[in-house]
Amino acid sequence: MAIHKKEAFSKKEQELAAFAKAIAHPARIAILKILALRNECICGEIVGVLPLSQSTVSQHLKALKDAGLISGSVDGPRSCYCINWKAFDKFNNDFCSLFGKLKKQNAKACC
Amino acid sequence: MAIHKKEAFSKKEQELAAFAKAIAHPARIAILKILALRNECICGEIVGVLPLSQSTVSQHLKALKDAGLISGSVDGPRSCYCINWKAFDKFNNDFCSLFGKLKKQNAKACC
DNA sequence: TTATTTTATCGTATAAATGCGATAAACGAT
DNA sequence: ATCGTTTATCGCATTTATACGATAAAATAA
Repeated sequence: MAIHKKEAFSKKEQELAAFAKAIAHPARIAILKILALRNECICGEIVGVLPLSQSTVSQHLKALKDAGLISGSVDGPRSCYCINWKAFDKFNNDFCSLFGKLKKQNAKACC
Repeated sequence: MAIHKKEAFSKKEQELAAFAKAIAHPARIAILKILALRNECICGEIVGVLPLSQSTVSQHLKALKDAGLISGSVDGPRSCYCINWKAFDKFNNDFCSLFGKLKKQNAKACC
């Protein structure tokens, strides 16, 4: 019991779900917003802004990086992060190709 | 410890995260796809298509309904579900207003 | 070399999600 | 009224996520 059956679904569905999961937390959205505004950012600045500990912020950054939404490079004792806009474009395309087109076909709702 | 600090973030961030969380599972994306294609659907049809038990599908439907992505109405012994397109529009607007506009300002990435 | 600074990782505790069987609830059919 | 069908909910087990302190790792500064 309690086996996760993600692999039983299509790759597109898994990819969309993975992206959504990456942004499915206010802290990670806040981090992305900071990165988008500043175009680049070191971990310490994010820690200073968010109401979370350094280790927790680092975990969220790792989650975003693992999902491919951001990229990071080491800069001396610091780590510089910035948004991977390609991932956002891909998500937008996939999301709209799934639901945007379908919406036009079926305008009315039954309930 | 291990207190979830969602309330420490802005309402917009929480709403975006909540929507993302609702679609952060392949099964729920598959359900939404079915609903979008058929424009309406009863629970049993979804159970017949997905590789999940009836109770699990019902839970996913409840999650989507609680998040406001779908609406349901009782139809005799059945339950009819369909997509709430307004929620999708809102998500698209919020998502693009957060990241779409910012992208144009900062085209280049540092790392 | 020895601190200091900055970030990542480990360990741990708690909360939430996932999945299913069993059962209840609601309605139609007989 | 009874039975069958359909869906929702409960209970439980397992997995995953969240959060933090403590510590390790890496580079700079002294």
